[in-house]
Amino acid sequence: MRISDVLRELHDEFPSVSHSKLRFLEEQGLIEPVRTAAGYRQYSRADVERLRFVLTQQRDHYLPLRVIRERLDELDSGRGAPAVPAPRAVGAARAQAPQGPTLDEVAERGAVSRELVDDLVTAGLLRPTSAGRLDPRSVEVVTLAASLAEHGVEARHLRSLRSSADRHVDLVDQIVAPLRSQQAVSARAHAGALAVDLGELLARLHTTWVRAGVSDLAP
Amino acid sequence: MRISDVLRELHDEFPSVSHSKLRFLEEQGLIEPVRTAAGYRQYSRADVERLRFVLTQQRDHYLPLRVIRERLDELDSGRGAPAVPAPRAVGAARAQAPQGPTLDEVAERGAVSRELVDDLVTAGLLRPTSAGRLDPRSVEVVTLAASLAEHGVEARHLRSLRSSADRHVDLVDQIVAPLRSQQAVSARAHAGALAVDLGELLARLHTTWVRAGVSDLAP
DNA sequence: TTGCTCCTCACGTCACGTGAGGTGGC
DNA sequence: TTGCTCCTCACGTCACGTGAGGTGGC
Repeated sequence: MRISDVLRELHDEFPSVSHSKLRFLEEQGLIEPVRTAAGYRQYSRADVERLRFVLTQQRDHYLPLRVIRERLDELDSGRGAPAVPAPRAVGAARAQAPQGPTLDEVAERGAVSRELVDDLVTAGLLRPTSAGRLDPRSVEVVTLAASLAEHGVEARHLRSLRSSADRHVDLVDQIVAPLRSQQAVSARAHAGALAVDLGELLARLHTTWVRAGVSDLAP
Repeated sequence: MRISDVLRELHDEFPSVSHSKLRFLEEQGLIEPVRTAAGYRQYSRADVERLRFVLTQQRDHYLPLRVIRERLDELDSGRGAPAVPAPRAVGAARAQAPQGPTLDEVAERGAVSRELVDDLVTAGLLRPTSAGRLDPRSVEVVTLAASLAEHGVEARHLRSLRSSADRHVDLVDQIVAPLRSQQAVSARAHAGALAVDLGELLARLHTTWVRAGVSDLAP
């Protein structure tokens, strides 16, 4: 894959990734794609998985690159579990891109057990398609669920969280519905952007209330 | 007030504020405290309100400092509404610090109408103490609610958001309760830190689900 | 041949943090 | 007198972004 292919594939899950960011990660020694005779970067499947690992650690755990590099080094030297998967058949990988990850892939990328993923599916917290594919954000869901599980929060505890999130999405849906049903393409595009903005505002309001509530728990 | 007093007062609402950050904001021309003969910075009430404005804009609207400075300049030159309040009696201000802001102060700092604040109180979304004081985070709540109101989301729509946040705080409460009831001071301190961490994880999980949901609304 | 993609290298930027070395206030 | 707080100034850091100027691929 060339650099633009990588950017396209990662864009859904990591919208902020850029050409200069990939170059920077390379300069910092986090990835090392091979080069063509002319100097073009050629990313393998394994490189893309490695990038996904780096970007996930940044986003979900706010780790600085220095720490992420150390973890990668440990994994490379075989002292840890192989959380960064080996390259797989290119054919299967190509078919997967537009469909979202499988349950196994989510477990792998989130470095969690397959059992946890199954538990989350059983509890209705992850919802695979009939083809067994999940939303790309499921990786974030499983890493957060794993952290919560360490403190004794189980999947069943999280059901009310999921259903309240569903209700808030419904609220957004009702508000943008009139726009979405219009015929003009611009109106429908605006409906999409508005939905994202409203969702963000609702999520932040919820976050603010939770923060205020928990800080009152232990003054 | 000296610099350490300012840091102490702002710490609850903005935990990440530091000495070097205040110096940096001064260097960038966002505030200009007067100096004592010996060169010590002396912050007035107006300076602290101005800082609160800057930090709120950063946190709630992700604005870069350059843009915040331009807004402040506009306000200073009187071309906009005086969103940065004039200095008030020091006596009243000193009494307010440990108690949280009043309804009027929240309206002022959030640059929203007093009517909106009253609506939020009526709907049970803001809960003043018997002394009429609110949580410092209420400023963030009202600015978010104002943005939502612009898109037709009213206070009554937000009730389920508030009650679901309450339930998630209850969940955290149940989990840390055993720790909090212990006698050792270290266990109680740990309970507080754990509550904050768990709240953060729950809030991020909720945010992830809302984001995934709204992005499905308009593909 | 012609866009388009990709390359390097140098420099810029944004928001601070760190530490040395020194002075002020109670 | 003695900690403690505060000061400046220079430099470092983290994670990129922005061009200029040039080459490769279909």
